[in-house]
Amino acid sequence: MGTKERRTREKEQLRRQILSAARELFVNEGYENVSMRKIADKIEYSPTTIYLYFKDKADLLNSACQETLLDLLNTLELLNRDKSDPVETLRKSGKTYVEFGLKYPQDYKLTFVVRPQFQKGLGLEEGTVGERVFNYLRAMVSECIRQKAFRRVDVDTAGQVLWSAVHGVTLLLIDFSDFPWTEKDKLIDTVIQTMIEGLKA
Amino acid sequence: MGTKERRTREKEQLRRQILSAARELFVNEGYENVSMRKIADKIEYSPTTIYLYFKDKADLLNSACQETLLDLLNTLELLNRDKSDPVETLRKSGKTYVEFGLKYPQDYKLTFVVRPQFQKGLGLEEGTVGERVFNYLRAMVSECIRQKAFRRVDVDTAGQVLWSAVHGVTLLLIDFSDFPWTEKDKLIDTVIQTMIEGLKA
DNA sequence: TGATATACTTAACAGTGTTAAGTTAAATTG
DNA sequence: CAATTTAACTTAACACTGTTAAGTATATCA
Repeated sequence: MGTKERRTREKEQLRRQILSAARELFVNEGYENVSMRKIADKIEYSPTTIYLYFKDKADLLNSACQETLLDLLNTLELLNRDKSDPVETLRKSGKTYVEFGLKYPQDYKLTFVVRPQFQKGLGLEEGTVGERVFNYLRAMVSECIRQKAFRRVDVDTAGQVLWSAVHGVTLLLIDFSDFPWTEKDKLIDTVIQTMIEGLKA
Repeated sequence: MGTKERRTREKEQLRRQILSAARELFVNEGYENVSMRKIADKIEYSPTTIYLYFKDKADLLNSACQETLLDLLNTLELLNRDKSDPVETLRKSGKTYVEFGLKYPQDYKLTFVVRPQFQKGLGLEEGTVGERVFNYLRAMVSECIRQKAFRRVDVDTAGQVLWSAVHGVTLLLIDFSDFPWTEKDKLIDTVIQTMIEGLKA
């Protein structure tokens, strides 16, 4: 009597199919420019079918962003954290964060700019992926202080300061891509380096 | 024969009326949630009249953002720049920048996040208000280096680094307003302070 | 006064997110 | 196996969106 299980499996599969199509369209064409009908066309179902799997368009956005955050977290955790040099690890992580944002600019903006506008107050609560990303950052800062590489600043504040810097440079590079920036990698490195210097003893 | 002049004056007046209504609606309800019909209702004209004064909705957005940038520039220039202590001036300017963003969050996002999405590559070219804002920043950095308060970094890079930091913290505070941030003013001050420390000798 | 240009409006098009009602096919039951 | 219930999906519609083409007054000018 595996029929029921097969059904739920098929449902789950369609759900993933919808989400995957939506995510791809969001990323390539921008959230605002993607209609439910476009998504429906892509998966060859009627537009209303989507509503059997997702509450509304914002729900699709939310689910897509969760995926993005998970990607980011996985990317960060791939870094072989060198416990003996936490500052270097922090630098690499910052660089990886910015590069992730630049590699998937639409995902990044969707997650960190567009979604908060539509879903006030979501994405960083306890237990969410977003919280885990922030915890990752905090752990690194903590280690830097413990090893006295940084002066005794408040861990939370320092983490938020670092996040501000990488978030800022990521968004500027995405949004004003034709501004005559300093060479991109130099700018990113200098942002991170300057923050680190500022946090040292 | 002042009739012609009166007409152009009246036209200009209506143009300003439309822009003012649009800006207010954009700021209060968000660009996406404002329809041409809403704007038309507010000024008690038909929706199509707007198209006699502005090319399209994005043109309205653009014009509104120009006003915002001008406001920001004026606010910054109100600071009594103390030539003898350029670092302090820089700190005050950074603070003022962030506070401007937090005071008019919708304006800020409209100008620095939403508009670039709709009008790729506008707002910072030569002769624009945006360029003047950035020049203001660069002049301050330049003075810090000249007085040897900062080490000899590239002026452009340093300016962009500073901008990244204040832009980042402004957006984070706007977008994740219910995140358990460090006390707001402390966070802002620390962001700016850390950057400055990092740029010192 | 009659022609012309200006300012504005009406009506319409093709699209949007979303919902209620209807349909078809599969699973369950007697 | 036949009847019924249930699940999955679709059709049609609503109220909205930005934008355009065509039409209508009204004020200006000859």
